[in-house]
Amino acid sequence: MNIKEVARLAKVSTATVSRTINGSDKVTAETAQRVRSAIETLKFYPNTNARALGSGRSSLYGLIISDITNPFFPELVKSFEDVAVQFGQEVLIANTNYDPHRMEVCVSRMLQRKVDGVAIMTSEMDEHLIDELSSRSIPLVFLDTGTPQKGISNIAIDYASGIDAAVEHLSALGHTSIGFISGPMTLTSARVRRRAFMQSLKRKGLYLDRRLIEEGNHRMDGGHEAMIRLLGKDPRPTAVLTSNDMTAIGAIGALSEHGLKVPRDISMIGFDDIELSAFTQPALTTVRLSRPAIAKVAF
Amino acid sequence: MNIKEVARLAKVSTATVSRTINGSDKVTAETAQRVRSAIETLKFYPNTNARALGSGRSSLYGLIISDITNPFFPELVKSFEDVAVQFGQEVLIANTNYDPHRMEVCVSRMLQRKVDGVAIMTSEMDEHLIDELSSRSIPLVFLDTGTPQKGISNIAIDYASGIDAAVEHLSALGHTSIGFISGPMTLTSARVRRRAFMQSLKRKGLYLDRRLIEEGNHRMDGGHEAMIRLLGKDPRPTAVLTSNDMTAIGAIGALSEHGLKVPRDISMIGFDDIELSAFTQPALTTVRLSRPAIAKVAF
DNA sequence: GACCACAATGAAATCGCTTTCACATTCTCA
DNA sequence: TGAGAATGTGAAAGCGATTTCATTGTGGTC
Repeated sequence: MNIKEVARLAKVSTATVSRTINGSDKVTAETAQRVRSAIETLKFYPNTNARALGSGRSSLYGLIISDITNPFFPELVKSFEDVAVQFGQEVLIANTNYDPHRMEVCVSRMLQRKVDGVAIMTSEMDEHLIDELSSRSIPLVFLDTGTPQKGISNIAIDYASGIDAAVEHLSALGHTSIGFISGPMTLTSARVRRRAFMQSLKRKGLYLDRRLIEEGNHRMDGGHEAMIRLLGKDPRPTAVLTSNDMTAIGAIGALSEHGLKVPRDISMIGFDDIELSAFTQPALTTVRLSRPAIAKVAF
Repeated sequence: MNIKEVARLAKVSTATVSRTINGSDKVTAETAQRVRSAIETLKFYPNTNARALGSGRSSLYGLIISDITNPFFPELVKSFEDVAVQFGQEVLIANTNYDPHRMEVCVSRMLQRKVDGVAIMTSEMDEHLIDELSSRSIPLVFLDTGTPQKGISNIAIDYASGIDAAVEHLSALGHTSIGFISGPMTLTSARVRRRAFMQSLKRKGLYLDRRLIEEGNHRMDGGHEAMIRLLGKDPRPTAVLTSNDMTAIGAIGALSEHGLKVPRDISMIGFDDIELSAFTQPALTTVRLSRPAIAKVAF
């Protein structure tokens, strides 16, 4: 089953079939109709490989993420795919599993499939692999890493206003001693969030006690341990902001082990608004980082 | 950059380059080495589309799931991909979003990309779309739906032994009045789990009170409402088993609204072991349904 | 009525690889 | 030593689309 058979049945040339499929305006409505019904009859599906080969365009976009089981990503993937489908394009998803070698595999997959562009949503990134892509002039977009230049975009997230809102919220509840559990300091975005927190306190005229800032790792265990360290401080913070939701969930676990309750004993605000947040008891307060919006901008 | 340039640099024919890439044994080690270093020098990546077109094999396997944001799936996707990568194959992921129309789009994507096989991991399935695939003799594998026949496999899950273990566990704790919140009765797998529960009670010699079986929908809200109905029963169950974890999480939410605690007031056991289970306070007891194992078998 | 511009269509080249088949070597064994 | 088998390599024909360029037919203009 190929375009030739369709052409034969519709009594036209393969060129006309191709034009019809691609919605060219140089085909009579009548002819197009005949072709379309032939396609229908034969249940013909054009071969994407041949299409890409012939046209040079793959209509495929790469989406590189760290790990699909990291709750931050599924919604991002879904939104990205939704936008792509809307534009008649497709998405090639690649997990790096936080592994530099796998990252290499991912990039080579993108190259082999001749993607029309790549969105790199991981936090870690290898310079030379980027070159591999950009030297072939494949458009690239990063999430909060990498520096914009010709053919390379960077989505910069306004963490500050979200964190401001969180601090404002806590401050309105009467908290003056607010702790912060950051992400790993090796991560640009984690550093940005931390700084945003500090500046926010200043702007609100709240005292910034650096001892109440602990480093986590953006995972549950890091939040757990950091919270235990915070509990040892004197005075103890009455509210804690975390760099992401997983950290907050870990921290809440630590609190509950110490017989402390949220928000009775300590207030807690997360960041990201992953779907999980709804599953903690009570539901975690969190700053929404709209993944559909990120996906849309990236696409 | 294509195979011809590699051939020229290595001073061989394109056929030999192709053979080298595909690891044919009909190439001298020496020649192969020359070709490989030419590939290296030119940073050549073979065009997958041309490969698939020429050989007729895409090395691509389709994985159709309902919704990547449904916590059951990410781990399945990841495992499937891991196995595929191990075998040098690739995975094309498609979300149906529980939407029959999107399902159609998914199938047509699979067809257009000439996948070598499709794993359908959704619970709902359209007969005629299946035909579209199987009539082109594309190997299919289902997860607990569909009937095995030539070219079509079905992974049947042994829910019974897991549910047996759960009932055993509760019974050992002294529970005799055990409730069950099922999935939607329209779903084969939900019906199977429900029946397994009833048979398990019988085998254990426990009294089966049908009023303690409520129907949910495999989502949080269904679990929530079903639990509220169970709480209205007299006598109230002292333990509840649910058809999946999301249901259990919803049920726990309902309990906590009524000032009841798990496991102090009511014991609860979920099913699936999604990663979320670890996030409830306390961690949800659940029956593990190994997604890596499913992925492996499916592949 | 002749000429031209334009619209619709078809023939054939092309995309980059795989694979068949033919060919030239080299090896094996009587 | 020579015939035949085995081995490594190359030329060229696909694979199934797209796209360029040529061709045909149509209507409009003077």
